[in-house]
Amino acid sequence: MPTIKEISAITGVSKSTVSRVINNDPKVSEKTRRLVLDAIQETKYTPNIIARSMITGKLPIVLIIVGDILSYHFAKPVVGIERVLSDTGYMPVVYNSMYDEDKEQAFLDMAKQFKFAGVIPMTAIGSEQLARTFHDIDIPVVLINKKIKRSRFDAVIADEYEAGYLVTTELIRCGSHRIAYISGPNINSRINREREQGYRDAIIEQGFPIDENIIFKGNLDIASGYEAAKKIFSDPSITAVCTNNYLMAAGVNQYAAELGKRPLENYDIGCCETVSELNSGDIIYAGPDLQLIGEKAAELLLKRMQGSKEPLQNITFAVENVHNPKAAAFV
Amino acid sequence: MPTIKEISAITGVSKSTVSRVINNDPKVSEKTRRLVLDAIQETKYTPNIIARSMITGKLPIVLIIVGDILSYHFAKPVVGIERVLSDTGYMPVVYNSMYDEDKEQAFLDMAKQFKFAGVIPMTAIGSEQLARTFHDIDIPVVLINKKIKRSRFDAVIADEYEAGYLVTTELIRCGSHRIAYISGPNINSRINREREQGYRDAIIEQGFPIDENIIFKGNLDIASGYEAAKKIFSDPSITAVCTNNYLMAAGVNQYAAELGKRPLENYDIGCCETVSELNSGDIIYAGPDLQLIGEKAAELLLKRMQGSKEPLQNITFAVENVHNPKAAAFV
DNA sequence: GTGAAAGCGCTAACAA
DNA sequence: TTGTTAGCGCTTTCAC
Repeated sequence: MPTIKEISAITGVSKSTVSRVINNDPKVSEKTRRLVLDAIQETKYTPNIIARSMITGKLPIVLIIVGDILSYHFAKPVVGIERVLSDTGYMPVVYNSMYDEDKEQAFLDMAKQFKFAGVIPMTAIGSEQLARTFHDIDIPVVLINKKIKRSRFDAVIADEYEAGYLVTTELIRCGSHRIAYISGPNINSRINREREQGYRDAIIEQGFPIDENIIFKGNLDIASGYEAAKKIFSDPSITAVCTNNYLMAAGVNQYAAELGKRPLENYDIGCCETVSELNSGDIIYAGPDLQLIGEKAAELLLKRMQGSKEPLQNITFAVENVHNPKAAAFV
Repeated sequence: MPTIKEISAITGVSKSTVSRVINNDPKVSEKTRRLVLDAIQETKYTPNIIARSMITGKLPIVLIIVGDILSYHFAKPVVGIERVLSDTGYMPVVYNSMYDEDKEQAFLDMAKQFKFAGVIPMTAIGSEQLARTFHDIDIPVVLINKKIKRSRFDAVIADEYEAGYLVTTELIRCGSHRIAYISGPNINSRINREREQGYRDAIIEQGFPIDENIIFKGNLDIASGYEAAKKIFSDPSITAVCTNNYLMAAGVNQYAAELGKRPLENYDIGCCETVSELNSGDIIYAGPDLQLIGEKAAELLLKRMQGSKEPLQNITFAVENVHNPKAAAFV
C-alpha cells in the first residue's frame, strides 16, 4: 500500500504538497498537481483514512442503529438514508440491536470512540444510562421516530395520531362501527398513545361510542395479536380490528384463519403503520413513506456533519399512504 | 476525552507502562497495575481505537454486505453473525447494496482502505472488476452462498439442490404430479441451476414426466411471478407451482387471488428457500436455517481474524426446514 | 519491571 | 506556491 511518503519520493515534492493535492487545495500549481496526480494514478495510491481521521478527529462513517433489521419498519428507512448518503463520501452502515439496550449502549460508545461522523438511531431508548450517553455525545445525531426530552438533536417523526385516525376512518368507511383495538404494551410510549388516540377520535367523530372492553393490550408481536384475537372473535358484534402495528394484525389473521375467517372478507383488519408490499394484500393501513423519512433524516444529518449551526429541526411526517385494498369497491 | 498521556501524568508512570496495562502485558508489577487501573477508572479513560489501529493496521469492524436489506434471505443471517460476534470486541456492521455492483465495489474498496478486520459478502458477484477486487483483498473474507472460482476464502453455502428436491417432493406428497416451475433469469447462476435440478429430479424419481412447457423463467420479483401465473393458471391440469424464490411465489399468489383461488386450497405453492415466519402461513418451502448459516460464517471469520491458517473450509448447509402447513392433514 | 524514543500516515500551522 | 516542523494517540523496540 503506497503512502504519501512514497508519492513524495517519486515526484520530488514534499509530503505536504501531496497532501494538498489530495485535498484539492487550490494553491498548488497546475504543473505539480499533474505530476502528483500522475504518480497517484500509477501507484494506485489511496489515502489512509484512518491516519487522516486521527487528525481531523472524524471517521466518515454514519452509523444507523435499528431495533430489528428483520422489520420493514426499520429496514425501509435505511434504503432512504443510503440513497442520500451515496456519493457524499460518507459510509452508511447499519447496526442491528435486536432491541437490546446494552448493545445499543455499546455501539453508541463505540461510535463515540471511533469518532464516527454521525449517528441515526431508530431504536427504543429507555434506560437512564442510554439517555445519558445521548446527552454527552459529541457527534451529530438525527433521531428517527423518537423524541427525547430537551434533546439537542434534529428529529424526523411520523404523525402517529394521523395514522391511527386515518386507518380507523377507513375501517369505518368499509362499514364497521364496532372496531376492536389492540394497543402496544407501554402506555407511556408516545407512538402507542398517539395511535390509540387517533383511533378513539375517529370513532367518536363518526358518532360511534368507544367501548373500553374491546380495546386490548398486546406486546407488538404475532403471538399477542393471536391471543387478543381469541377474545375479539368471541364477540360477533365486532366486525373489524385495528392494531397498533402490523405484527399483531398478522397474529389476528392467523387466529382468524384457524376459524376459517378471511381478512377483508369476513372481517376488516387495519394497522397504524406502513406495511411492506409483500404483506399489504389483505390489510388496510395508514402510514408515512418510510423511505422518505430516511431520506429526510439523512439530509438533516448531512447538513450537521458539514457544520451547519441552524436551529434544531423537528420534522413531523404526514401520513402519505392510506392503503385499502377494498377501496375500489366503493370509490 | 482522556488519553494515555494524561493517565501517565496522573500516575507518574510512563506512557509505555500505561499501554502495557491496557494490553494486559504480564510484566507489569501488581502495584503499578492497580495504580494505573484506578486512574483509568476515575478518568473514564478508554483507548483510542483509531490510534491503535494505525499501528496494528486493523480496525475491529466486520463488514457484512447484503444485496437487499429488506429481504429475509439476507437479513436473517445477519442476526446469526451478530450473535457470534457479540462480546468478541469486533463490531459487525451491515451495508446494503441493493444489488448495485458499483456500490459493492466501493464498499469493498472502503473496507480495504479502512482496514476492516473482516468482510462477509452475501451478495451477487458478477463483474470482472469485482472479482479482481476480491482477488487482491488482504483482509479475511468468508463468503455466504457464493462460490468464487479458485477462491482463497472460506465459504458457507446452502444446499440448493436439496431445497429444490425436498420442496418438490413435498408438493408431490400433497397430491400433485403436474407441477409448474418458475426459475430465475440466469441459467449460469449456481443457485438457480441447482434448485431447478432438484425440482426435476424429484419429479422424475417419483415417476412423473418433466414437461418443459410448464417450466417458466422469471426475474425473482413479485411481478414476474404474477406474469408467469397467468400462463400457469390457464392450464387447469397444473395443480401446483414451485418457484425458485419466495417473491415469485408471492406474485403467483397475487394473481391467483384475483382469480379467487386460494393457496394450499385450490392449488399448492412452494418455493426453494426459507420463508420468514410472517409469510410462511400458506406456502410450502424447504431451506436451511438462515441464522445458523450466519453463525457458522461468523465463526469461520473469527478464526481467520485471530490468525488461523487452517486449510480453506467450504461448508455446505443441509436443508433443516421443510415447512408444509398442510402436512398435519396426512401425517 | 519500567522508561525513552521512534514512528504509524496523515494534516496543519508556520516559514520561506 | 512550496517545504519544514510538529503532532494526533497509540504501540513497540531497545535500553536500563
